[in-house]
This record gives sequence, C-alpha cells and structure tokens, in this order.
Amino acid sequence: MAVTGRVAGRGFFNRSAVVVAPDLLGCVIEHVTDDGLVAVRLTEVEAYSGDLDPASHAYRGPTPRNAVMFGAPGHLYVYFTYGMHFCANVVCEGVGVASAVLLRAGEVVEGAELATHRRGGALSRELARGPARLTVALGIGRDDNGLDVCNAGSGLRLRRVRATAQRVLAGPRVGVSAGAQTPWRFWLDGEPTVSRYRAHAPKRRAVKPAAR
DNA sequence: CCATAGATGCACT
DNA sequence: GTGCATCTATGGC
Repeated sequence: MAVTGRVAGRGFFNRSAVVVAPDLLGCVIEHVTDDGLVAVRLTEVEAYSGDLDPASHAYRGPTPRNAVMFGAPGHLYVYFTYGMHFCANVVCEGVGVASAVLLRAGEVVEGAELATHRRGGALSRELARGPARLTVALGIGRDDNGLDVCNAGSGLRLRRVRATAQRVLAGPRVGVSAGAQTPWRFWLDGEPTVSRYRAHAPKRRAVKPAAR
C-alpha cells in the first residue's frame, strides 16, 4: 500500500548536509519509471560537505562531474564509481555550496517485485543494502544525475515520515580514506538493512620485483 | 560471521 | 598512471 507523508520541499534540503542527513532517516524516497514505482525507506545515510571535507568529491573545487553538487538544493547527484556502480546523493544548501547526503541503504517498502527483478532476485533485506544496490533497486542511473527531487515531473520524490522511536546512531563514513575520522554516517539502530560497516581498505601496491 | 581478490570505467593528477 | 563514497564470489571459522 502507498506510503503516506508530506513530500519534502526545497527548504528541507536548503540546510547543511550534516543537519539534513539524520532527518532523512525513516523518510521514503520514491522513483517512478515506465516499469513502475519503487519506494525505499532510508535507514543509512552519509553527509559530505565540500569546503572542509577531504572526503567530498567537491573538496578540490568544481569539475564537470561534481557540478550538480554546487547547484541548487534538492537535486540528485549521481556518480559512477569502481567502473560499474552508481551512487546517489541529494544536494543540500544553496547554490555555490557543495554539500550533499549519500543515500547508503534502506528498506524497500513498495514495488518489491520490481526491485527484486532489478536486483537479480536478491533477498528482501539485501535489495537496497548498500549505496550501489539502492540505486539499482530504485532504477537510478547516469541519466538521473541532476534531477529535481522537489519537482513532481522528475519521477523522484521524498516523503517525510514521522520520526520513529528508533535511535539514530552516528559513526565514521564507509570506504573513505581522507576524513575517515569524521562521524558523518548516520543510521537507524537495529535495522537489518544497514550495510555492514567496512573501514577503508588501503590497497597495497603490487610488489615490484626487488631491485638488484 | 570475517577476510580477501577481482571486476571494471573514468575523473583527475 | 592512480585510485576510487562498491559489489560479488569464494573460502575459512
């Protein structure tokens, strides 16, 4: 059955990502495509702030890739990584301030059949457990970069759902090397859909043949 | 549950 | 050329 909750407007996103991030927990993101609708209740997010955040894609200033992060709040920033995955952020704060919240994980609450098909038959709680899995479940890809979550015509919207009694926990972000100490990952306590925490795994360089 | 390796395209140095 | 805001498969406990 349909999820109820007020659709988030521009003002909701026009705040610091660190403030928006915990507010997103429990909220539901919906994406409508020709295939149907999938809705995900967010259980895990991470905040990224361009100015002083070495982990942010915007840390070194504007580039073609991160341009959306510098734009208006409420738009989707989708990036491609590891040669095969897409991850989705919601842009926060005003034009010129590169701040965003990465949608890391959630629970599929509507359109489970479609999401399961997109995910190749994964188990229910694995459907959107992890940022790249979440984009697959929702049908978000390269073409969705820059879409306006606050515009009904975009097919994307965020419903604000009453905060649960669940505790919000915070800790270091996943998979980042620089800025790994900043506790800007937020998740709902006890949720089985929260991705298992993995600290950044430094890759050893291939060992060169010993010099002789 | 934990740890590791490989896949793979591209933005940026 | 280097290094990813990751996932899956595989193996061990």
